[in-house]
Order: sequence, then C-alpha cells, then structure tokens
Amino acid sequence: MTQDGRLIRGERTRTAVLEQALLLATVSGLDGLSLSQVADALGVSKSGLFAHWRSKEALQLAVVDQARTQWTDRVIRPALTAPAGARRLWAVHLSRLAFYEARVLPGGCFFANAHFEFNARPGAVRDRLATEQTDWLTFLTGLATEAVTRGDLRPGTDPAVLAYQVEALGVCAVMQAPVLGPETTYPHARRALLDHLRAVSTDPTILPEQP
Amino acid sequence: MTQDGRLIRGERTRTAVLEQALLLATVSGLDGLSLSQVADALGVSKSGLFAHWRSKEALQLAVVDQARTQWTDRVIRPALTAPAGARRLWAVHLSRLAFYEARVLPGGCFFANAHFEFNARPGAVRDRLATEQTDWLTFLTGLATEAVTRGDLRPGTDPAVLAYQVEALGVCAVMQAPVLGPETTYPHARRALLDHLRAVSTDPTILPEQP
DNA sequence: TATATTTACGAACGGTCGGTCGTTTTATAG
DNA sequence: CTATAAAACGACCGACCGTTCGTAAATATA
Repeated sequence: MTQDGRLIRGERTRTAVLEQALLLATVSGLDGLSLSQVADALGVSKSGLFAHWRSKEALQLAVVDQARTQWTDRVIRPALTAPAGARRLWAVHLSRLAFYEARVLPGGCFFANAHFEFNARPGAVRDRLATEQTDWLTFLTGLATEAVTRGDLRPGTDPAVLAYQVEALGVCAVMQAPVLGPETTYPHARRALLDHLRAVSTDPTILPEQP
Repeated sequence: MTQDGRLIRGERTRTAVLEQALLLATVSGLDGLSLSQVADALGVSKSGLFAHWRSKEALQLAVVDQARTQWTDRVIRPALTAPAGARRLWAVHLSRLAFYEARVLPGGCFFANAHFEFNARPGAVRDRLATEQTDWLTFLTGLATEAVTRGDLRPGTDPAVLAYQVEALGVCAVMQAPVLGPETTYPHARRALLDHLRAVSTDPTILPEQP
C-alpha cells in the first residue's frame, strides 16, 4: 500500500549518510568535510548525494540535526531518569562525560568542534549552531533554576552562573582528554562539579561523596 | 656591517605574514587557511611564501609559535605583576578574559580553535599543539600549587582540579561569547572563578568581593 | 667590477573541491 | 504491459588547492 520501496530505500541511505557524515565531521570538521570523503566511506557516488541534499550546506544542516538527535537520545534522555533538582543536574554532567568517554564520535564532541570552527564564519550553519547552543544552555539553566527553587541549592545561587560552570567543565573535558589522557581529565571534570554542587547544597547527602 | 639588508627585509615580511596568518587562522582555521588567502591579504605572491616556509605545514608550525609569543606577551606577562598565590591565579584569569574581550584575534582564541580542529588529526601540528596545551596547564597547575603551599588556599585543595577549573571557565567564555553575548558571558566566567577562589581561600579578603 | 645569495615573482603542474547533467536502474501506479 | 517517479550513477565542469620551477631584482661579498 503506502510502503513505497523507493522512499524506504532512499530514507535508509539518507540516514546512513548522515551517520557517516556525523562521524567524519568530528574528525575533519563540519566544513573541512568533503563530499567525496563521505561518498567513498559508504561506497556510494558523490553525485548520488545531491539526490538527497541540494548542496553541501544543506547536508551540513542535516548533520547538525542528526547530532542534536543523538545528543538528546544519548545524553539528555538517560539523565532525565534522575530525580529533579541538583541530582538531575549532576546526572546530566555524568551522562555527558560518559558519552565522551565512550568515544561514540571519533573526534570527541560534534557541537564543541563545530562551534569553534564556525564561531567567526557567518552563514546558515553558524546560525543553526548558535540556536543549538542557546537551547542547550537554556536547558542547563532550567535544571539549575529547578534545583534552586526546589531547595536543593542555597537560595542565593545564580542558576545562570551554575549552568555556565557545568557547560565549562564539560567542554574542557572533551578538549583536554586526547592530550592529557582521559584517566585524569574526566575525573577532574567530575570532581570539580561535585565539589561545587555539594558546597552550595542545602543537604549535601543527596549527592554522592565520591564521583 | 652585519646589517644585511636582505635579511632585514626578509625578517620584516616574515613577521608580517605570521601576524596576518594568525589572524586569518582564527577565522578559517589553521588548516582551513589557504596560502592564497594569506598572500592576497598582504599583497604578496603565493609562491613568495615558499621562500620563507618550505610547506604549508611549516607555516602552520610557525603560526603556532607566533600565537604562543602573543599569548605570553599579552596574557601571562601582565598577570605576573600580581603577587604570587591566589591573587596571581585570579590575575591570569582576568588577563586572559580581557584578551578575549579586546577581540585581538577576530576568531576568538587561536589555541582553543586549533585544539578542537586538530584533536583527531595526527601530525606535526597536532603534536605541537599538544605540547602547548600541556605547557599551559602545567603553568596553571604551578600557580595553583603555589597558592596552596603559600597558605592562600585551604590545604586540602587539589591544584590540578583547580587548574582544570580555571582553564574550563576560560575556554567556555570564548566559546559562548559570540553567541550569548560578551556582556553576560565574561561576567559569568569571572563570577564563577571568584566565588570558588574565595570559597576555598583561607583569607578571602585578599581577593576582591566583586569581579 | 664580478660574483654569490636572498627575496620575490609569474607561470604552470597535478589533484581535489563543490556542483551539474544526462542516463540507467528500481519500484510504483494505471 | 506501459507510464511515471524516485534513486543512483558516470562523466564532466570551472575554481581553487598546495607545490615546483625558472627568472629577475636587490643586496651582499670579493
């Protein structure tokens, strides 16, 4: 009936291309990525890619979407099982670092790489990355606010500054891990945030003593 | 006598090229940079660049050197006027953020950009960037250790974790500033570290109350 | 003056880039 | 079976890439 074998096949290669492009983009960069590279890695022709995306920029935007989906599935969603408040903020931090440590993407973090690559290059890709970044920080700020209003954290705590700290410790981890080694970098990233959260908690016992 | 007009002229264009290349590298990336781009920006011929550097990679390594010199002159040296200990660590943080805020480099931070660009690309450039990163973090850790041994910070403070925090808050600032605006990002970066330093200080009065 | 040496250039090279076009294959619909 | 539409391909394009080479000008040394 409605199952069109052509559309099914098209959608399958479409997602296959996006997954491959996401991996390669973390290594070569979202712009440094070449279409021949992606096509060869999948055994398809370069011109075949243009049947799915009109231009390289269109593919880049689709890759950003793919990366966001992956981030939501593998970082955010698992952490939402933790109880709301300070523990959920801590869970997001742990979940994110676990995602990095699992080396799901060979080049570390797609968003961190892409932000630094495009931070001075106006265009549609940069604009899209900017909204992703604001969305992410809004999410973190929301968690921090919730932790304060629920009484987990001391009333004077500034949620925006706390969200900034969480983001900073996470980004720095994926930056330093390849150079200084994951076995020291990630523990530092966990230790730093846990110490801070416990220091500003009204009841530190709801958080673990050790990361 | 010893003043060879050829060498003088060569050295002048050499530094001019490096300065221009450093600026452009923060926008297009250290690898995304093209030699035509650099040559055109200075009104010289592309082939003339090869009289000074045998290959693009040799130029890239020279640009890293140039960036390190600039970082030492404009970030580290000014901060060393602060008294040793916690105040010097704070001064380095302020000096670094001031360097970012001054927008000396149009693309933000050369080293942050380059690290994320090369973190998965083996080669001489990546190796050089890695040593720069370890040197920098060793420097920060040294300052943190000094702050503890001098008694500015509580004895239990882990200098490595503190250095990690300083680096994280700094890197995140230059990443977020173009998107969320410098007028909120940099104050967050300052507020976060100052709060933490005062919290672990034995005598908080040696640090300012407000950033 | 004659001779090196350094700086800088223009022209050209092979290779890769993003992108276009016409065609073939595959599957649905009438 | 025929017509149609999507998917995928090979061949090709102009532009730009890093690089090489031969050469000319400027500046040193002898």
